[in-house]
Amino acid sequence: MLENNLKETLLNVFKNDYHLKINPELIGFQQTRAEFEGDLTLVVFPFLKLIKKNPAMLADELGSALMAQNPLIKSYNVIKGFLNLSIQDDYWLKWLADNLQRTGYEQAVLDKSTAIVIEYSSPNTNKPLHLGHIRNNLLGWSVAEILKANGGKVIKVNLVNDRGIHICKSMLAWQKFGEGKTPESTGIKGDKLVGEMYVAFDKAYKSEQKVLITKGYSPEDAAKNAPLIQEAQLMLRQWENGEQETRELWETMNNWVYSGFDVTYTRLGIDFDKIYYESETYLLGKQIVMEGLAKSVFFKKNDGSVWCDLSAEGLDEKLLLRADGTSVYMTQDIGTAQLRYDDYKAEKLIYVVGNEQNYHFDVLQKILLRLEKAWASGIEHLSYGMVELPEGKMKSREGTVVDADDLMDEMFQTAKKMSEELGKGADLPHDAAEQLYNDIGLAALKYYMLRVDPRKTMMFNPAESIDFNGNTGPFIQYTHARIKSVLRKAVDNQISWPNTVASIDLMPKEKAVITLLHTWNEILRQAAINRSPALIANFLYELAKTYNQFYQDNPILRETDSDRRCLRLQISDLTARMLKYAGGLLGIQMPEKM
RNA sequence: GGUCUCGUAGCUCAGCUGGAUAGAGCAGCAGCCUUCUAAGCUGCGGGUCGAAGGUUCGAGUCCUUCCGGGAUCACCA
Repeated sequence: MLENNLKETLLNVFKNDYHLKINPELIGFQQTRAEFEGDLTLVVFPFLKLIKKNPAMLADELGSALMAQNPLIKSYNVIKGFLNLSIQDDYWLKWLADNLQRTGYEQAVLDKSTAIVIEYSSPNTNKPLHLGHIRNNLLGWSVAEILKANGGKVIKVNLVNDRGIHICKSMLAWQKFGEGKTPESTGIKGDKLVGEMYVAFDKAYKSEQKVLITKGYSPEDAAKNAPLIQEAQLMLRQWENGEQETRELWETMNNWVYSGFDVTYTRLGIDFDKIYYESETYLLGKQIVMEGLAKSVFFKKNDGSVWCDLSAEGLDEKLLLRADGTSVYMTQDIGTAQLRYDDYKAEKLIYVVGNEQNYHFDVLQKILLRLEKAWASGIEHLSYGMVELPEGKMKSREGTVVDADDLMDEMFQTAKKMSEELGKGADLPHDAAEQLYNDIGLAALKYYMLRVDPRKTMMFNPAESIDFNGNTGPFIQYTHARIKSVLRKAVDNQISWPNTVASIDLMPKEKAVITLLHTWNEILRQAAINRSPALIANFLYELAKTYNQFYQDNPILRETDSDRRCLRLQISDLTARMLKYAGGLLGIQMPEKM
């Protein structure tokens, strides 16, 4: 690697010329800013404490020593304490040709001997997927792909929350108000139908509470004593006791939901290696809690409920089993964590879950460590920010949720409309055109969601629909399609671009594209370390923009010098490949034409 | 109230473990298609990086305090 090569030379210079052993960590090269001449910049200020000289003088000495000892350096200049190094054009030309021979742009920086399990999506079966899930799904899937691209052994898992009081609410509502409706009989997507039942429950439950309050109940008592909630609680106990009728209804309704979810996942381009169901893991959770109780890690209160006291660690007491013996969220997560570890012996268990659950995961890890599960130190909560609407957080009760399917439909329609306005895609057969609109709409959505730092709360304004111009997914796709068009024309005209290294001087915009492509490995590495697809998204945008600037100013096929024409085709080819590869890590398809 | 987190242009966001004159896109204005895809390119206007201190040769970035927004501290998941 270029920077390591220069670093080594620099270390030798320090050793031989200054008799200093410098900590390699102290040496950091950065990209030279566009307004200065050079490719890489060394900031010399950190060395001034060790070598008492003025910055400009030291920079100059280092520059001339480096140039004498490393043939990669073409020239250097010094501005204040900044040493700007220019690299030989040959280096860039050779790098370009070498990389055109690769088939993929992954790298092996992670240890393949142990697995990384990453959980994302984690839906409840009582509500359809919404905008928040979209961020979660895209983020989890993309981080998994990024880790794989760095050589990691990654297992993508989903944890379906398929049991609990909330599920019973939908079931009960279906029995009472469902009129025997099924997805088949109504044509309603399964997850949507069950979601409607959940809403129906909530509505009826609220009106029951109102009636009780007029009878003199306090709001709290009304909430507890409404017949519907008591029936739902009864149903949960029946479910936990394995009562057949309840179990059958539960299974039927959950299957409706799963087939609905599958449609959404497939359309989003999301997949999993393994799906866990809480109904299959909560018993293990209970068992572990009972073991912990036996070992006095936990304690029992007078009413029979089981708790963990974390006050010594600055947290509160945490409930693990209710007085009636039913399990809570934490119980289930203890079970699934154990099962997951047993299945894969993973060194890392990454949970892609919203930052509103920071406390929960803090507690989960502490409890598992108390239980002396050493692997729990590998638990990592990839805590992403919420998606907010202009009026604030999405609230399903207030009907301010943005439904995932609806949003994808909208993106498709917008892509179709824009393409038609621009007179594009008209020559394609119907199916291919539909596919293209879908790819473009999804690219706009995915890029929009993933370009933001995962940890930050982001804003989504449905009224100002997602852009297709500027810093967007379609812009990147367009750049790819544009390059492919040029390459096709080259082939049509029997112009080839072999992986040869000509000896020519690079022009500024040619070099700008190559040096940007050259940063890919570091970008990919940082994206993995920071678990941040946003870094890939930024790279894609920079690359597309820089290429378009190059394209605007430099003829490719009309270039008469054959060596230079070949070089420009090489640059175009590698840019297209890199756009496709890096875009793939975000789940963005790169059309050949658009 | 405790803990955590965010605050950068009218809006949405970049700004890598502190480095040169803080960057994009959108929106606004003005240009560029008889030449490789104009979903593109070029230019203009728009900022006391929430505020005040501090550390440093150097702070949007680190520390402290304050102001403002959000999350959480549930026998909901």
